[in-house]
Amino acid sequence: MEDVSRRADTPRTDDFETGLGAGDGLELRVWLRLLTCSTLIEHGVRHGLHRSFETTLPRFDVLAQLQRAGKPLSMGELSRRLMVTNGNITGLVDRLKSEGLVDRRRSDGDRRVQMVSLEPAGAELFERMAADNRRWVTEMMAGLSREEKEALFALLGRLKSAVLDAGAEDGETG
Amino acid sequence: MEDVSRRADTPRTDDFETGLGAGDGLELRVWLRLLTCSTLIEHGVRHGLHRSFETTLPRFDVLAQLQRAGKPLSMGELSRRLMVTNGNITGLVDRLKSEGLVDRRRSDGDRRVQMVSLEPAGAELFERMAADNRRWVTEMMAGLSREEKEALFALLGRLKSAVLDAGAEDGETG
DNA sequence: GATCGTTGTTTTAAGCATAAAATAACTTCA
DNA sequence: TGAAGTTATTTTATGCTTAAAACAACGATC
Repeated sequence: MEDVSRRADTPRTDDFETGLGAGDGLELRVWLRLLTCSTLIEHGVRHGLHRSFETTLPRFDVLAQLQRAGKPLSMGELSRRLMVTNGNITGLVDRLKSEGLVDRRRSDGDRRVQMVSLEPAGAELFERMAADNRRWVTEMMAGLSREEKEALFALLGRLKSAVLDAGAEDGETG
Repeated sequence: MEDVSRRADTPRTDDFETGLGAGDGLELRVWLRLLTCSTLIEHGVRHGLHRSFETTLPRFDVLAQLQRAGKPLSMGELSRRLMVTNGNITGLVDRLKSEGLVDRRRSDGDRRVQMVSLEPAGAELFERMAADNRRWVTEMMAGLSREEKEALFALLGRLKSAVLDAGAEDGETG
């Protein structure tokens, strides 16, 4: 087991800003570059989780939400926080439960609701994964200065607000 | 058929920066915010493609790459540009071909290679989708000034370089 | 206290995505 | 020229994801 520097069928993450060129709208170029960055980092994290923990990003995300909340969360709450559909959470929690990382039980007050909680094994595993995750992400951004990261953080905050505002209009105006 | 303002099981895209708080590393906060923005915009685009064209983002991406290239691309080239695994492309192109949007034929020079080309129907459909896509993205970023978008574009370029550089080291140093 | 609309979750069917192994064609070089 | 290694693609097994429909429990109102 040496020199496994390139895995069998890993997608090569080269420099392709998929889709459009310089003549196109600024918004589109921002979006494509954003997507590229997001995909690149996601690949790094997913690869690390797979290699070091034999697990996946969605599973990690569920544990992260539970850890962060510090209390049990309902299926619907997980769905909202992870921004995925309800049906998705069902299978994800099924698998995590079968691995003994979370528990799921029906709420006392509302019998429709399923409350999901972190098991000790899940909390322990999450801590180890989170430490590595932080390291990977930090390394990937090592080429940026603190000022750049702060500026990026701020601008992404603005973008997030903008997108949320734009989406909110859909629901309101008839 | 009226007042279908909220679909059955669409994930609500609220304001959750999934996972960590103010005390955490700046890199992690940048990454989570980046992921949130990316997911929000992706939801908007996917929803539009589904509603207006009964199609999906990966299909759109393949057509976009072919259109942008202006020439047939091999399966492997598509895989690299879309940053997905080879096996993924196989099924995607299968479906697009069965819909008459692309063609696939074995290369003359190298009989291993499959060249994928845009069919007229694919090109026509892509133009219509691209126009709407641009509109959606522009609307989602309407809350940002031109300066903000330019600054964001530049910083994302820096981030992209940083991540690519960090990844390149893995393969080199033994 | 039955009915109507709503909310929380699961199910279903299809498609997307990965990693790893398999297949097939190419290249090299002895 | 033929064995060994490389490259392009597909296959396989598994898991993630969506949209839509189904189901089940709640809440209000009459």
